[in-house]
Amino acid sequence: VSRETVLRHRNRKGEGARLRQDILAAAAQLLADSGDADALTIRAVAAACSVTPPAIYQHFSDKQTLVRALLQQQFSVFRNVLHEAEAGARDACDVLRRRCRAYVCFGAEHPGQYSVLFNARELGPSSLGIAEGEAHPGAAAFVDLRASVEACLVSQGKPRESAGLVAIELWAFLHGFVDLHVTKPEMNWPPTESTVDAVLGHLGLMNASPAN
Amino acid sequence: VSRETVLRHRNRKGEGARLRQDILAAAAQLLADSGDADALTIRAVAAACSVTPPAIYQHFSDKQTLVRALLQQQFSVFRNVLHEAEAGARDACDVLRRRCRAYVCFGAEHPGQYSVLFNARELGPSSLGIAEGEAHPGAAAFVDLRASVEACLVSQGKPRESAGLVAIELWAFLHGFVDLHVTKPEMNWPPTESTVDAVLGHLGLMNASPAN
DNA sequence: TGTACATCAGTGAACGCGCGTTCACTGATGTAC
DNA sequence: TGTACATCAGTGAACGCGCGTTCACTGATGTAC
Repeated sequence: VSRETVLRHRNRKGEGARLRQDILAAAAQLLADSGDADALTIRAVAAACSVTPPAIYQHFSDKQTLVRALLQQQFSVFRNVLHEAEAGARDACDVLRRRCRAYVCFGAEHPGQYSVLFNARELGPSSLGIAEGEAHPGAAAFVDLRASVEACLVSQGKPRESAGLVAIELWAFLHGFVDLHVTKPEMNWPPTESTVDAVLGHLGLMNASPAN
Repeated sequence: VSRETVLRHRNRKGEGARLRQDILAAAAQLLADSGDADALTIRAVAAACSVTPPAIYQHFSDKQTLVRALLQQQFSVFRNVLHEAEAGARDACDVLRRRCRAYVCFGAEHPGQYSVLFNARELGPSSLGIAEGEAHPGAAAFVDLRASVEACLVSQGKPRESAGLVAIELWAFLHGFVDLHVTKPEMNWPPTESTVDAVLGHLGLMNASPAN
């Protein structure tokens, strides 16, 4: 916990706001290192950026506010990762496949981040203090997925009306696959790429072109 | 928390073992009432069966031991629920469909139990002190699912070799669907029965017979 | 150019809480004589 | 049949821990005159 003895220099007078970024970065690093959303405590975050716990409260009024800010930032990271994974895709179905693979990879490689993004229970939407009509910060991620499914269906001449249901099916699979992978690493799982491809095939979301 | 003032009579001399069953029952009830695996604390369990915390330790050497016992019991309940759901099935595919519907229903109606069964993270297999070669108590549940998938495939003249992969796909969907339902209740989800049926159809696990 | 001062970026100590767990104990109850 | 005693099923108080959060403070730094 004192693994990072970054002899920290106190920020100059007008520059207190820098700590805010440091806090969010340290929180993200904490999730990455521990792989566990429960490790995300005010005290651990403070220690991770070489500051005492009360310093946090100059930038976030309470833990919930910090977690919400972190959530926003991490969802943006997550969406970017999926978007960048599209690069070089041949067609709409290839886009979708790349996104799905990237989704599973992200979850497997960043279980802490993924967990705080999608597994949040007591940190969940309602208890996160998100207002009634307000959108969940992760809603945009699902909208992206749905749009990609729809584009893939349309490109194959299939009805776009089924996109909603198929997107739910696909999301449930992706989420369950990541979650089971992380919570049950002792099982011998089939390769993720081929499993994702198999599901896309079953859902009618793979192109006929055989190129891998 | 003192909602149940069951003026408890201390067990007679040879009958101390009765408390063990009361503890497990109270723990299960606690999961049912709270719907949250985090509510499962030694102190809450003790209070729920009108006993002081140290009394727990006459029957379980520590919390991990209690959770393991509860896990065994709850997995048995879960398997029974799925088995009983088979009653009246017309064929192997109908068996599978009934099991899948029951799976999702169980998860949605008993989020606390489901969570302790399948979401356990820090309570997870490795940290639960399950020995290296030892089977996870939930492994039998997956074996059941796989067998049901295989029977369904065979009944349709499809190769049984694909059962393993298809069972993984199906499990990931079922688990993800339950987990997303529980953690994101504010989303407007499509009806569970038709969604489960749609997935079974996509995976080639539905009979052609149109009867619902 | 020099100095008094307001402000800013944090610190250090403490709070109350619930947790798992321990320890010495108590009072009822069955049993041996 | 009556009594002493060992045992059993718990109790009550306390421990150390990490948590989120609060409060009064301190020392460096930019600014006004």
